[in-house]
Amino acid sequence: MKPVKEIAHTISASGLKITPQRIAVIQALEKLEHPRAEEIIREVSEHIPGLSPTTVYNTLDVLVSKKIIRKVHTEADVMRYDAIPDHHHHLYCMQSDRMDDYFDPELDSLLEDYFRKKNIKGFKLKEIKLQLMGEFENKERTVIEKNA
Amino acid sequence: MKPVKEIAHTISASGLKITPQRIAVIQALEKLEHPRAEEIIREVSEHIPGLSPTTVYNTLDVLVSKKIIRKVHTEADVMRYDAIPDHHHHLYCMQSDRMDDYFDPELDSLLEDYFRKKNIKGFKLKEIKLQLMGEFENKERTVIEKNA
DNA sequence: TTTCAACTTGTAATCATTACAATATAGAAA
DNA sequence: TTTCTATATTGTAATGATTACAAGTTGAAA
Repeated sequence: MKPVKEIAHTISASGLKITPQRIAVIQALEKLEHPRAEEIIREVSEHIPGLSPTTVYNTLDVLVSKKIIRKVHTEADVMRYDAIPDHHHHLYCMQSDRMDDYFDPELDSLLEDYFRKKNIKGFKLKEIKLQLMGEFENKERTVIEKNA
Repeated sequence: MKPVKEIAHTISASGLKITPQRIAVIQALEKLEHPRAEEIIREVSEHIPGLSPTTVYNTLDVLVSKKIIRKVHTEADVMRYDAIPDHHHHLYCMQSDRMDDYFDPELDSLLEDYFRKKNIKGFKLKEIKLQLMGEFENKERTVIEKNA
């Protein structure tokens, strides 16, 4: 896990104040796998008793707006968050709602080349996101139950 | 727009009963561009007075489960629906929340080739969805043609 | 250390979606 | 065509994630 000092620096560099809540939220984002807000609230509450859900929602919004974290979308309708701002894609399984990050620079440059040649009429492309749908072959990662 | 007869046949072929509500929902899906449920409700209500929102939600769920339509996800948190079940991708502008369909068989086979060679460990890939993020250069909706 | 904008908190509101129970209807069977 | 019943629709009320708001607290600049 990233040292607190580094997290604090990231927060500060975006012109935000460093607060225990913000640090804890970012740590939770790193610890958990694409958590939904509710999971983050649960996790952070263990470190900061009396934490308000509102704070977590606010914090997530602020961090997203500063591009420190990202929102991710799955087929399940709840929002999820992602600590990793580097360019990556997602492996997603509809059955289990499990999602893993997928890094593939080779694929990225392939796509960049493709779209450099092939212009889309009337559209200025800025970012390519892939969602790779399928099934995971082992159960290793704990599946988060919808209404557990 | 597709003739009612064809729509009715599609519904029936999935073992569902043909109802005015279901036909109207599918027609609305074809008329509107990636509408959210609320837009569908508004549109269908004009043809079927006294329509219950619940019916639309139910109908959408059923049609999705029968793969007659699809759910689509955008950065805005509301669910959207898509009448076109053929494989396609999406052009999406975060500022305006506008979304267009994007067909590109050449790209699809490029990606298929790529992933045929490159196996993802522990993951059985079934479908690739691209979300192309960027900006539309004009306000009128462009119909994306085969080789745009 | 003081000061104050920025941050957090808690309650209440919102709003898309869902549960449920009563009623109506499509379409198979007679 | 009429009957019958599983399937659909409806309306109301509930849910649950998220947001608004107002009051209190705190990080950090001076």
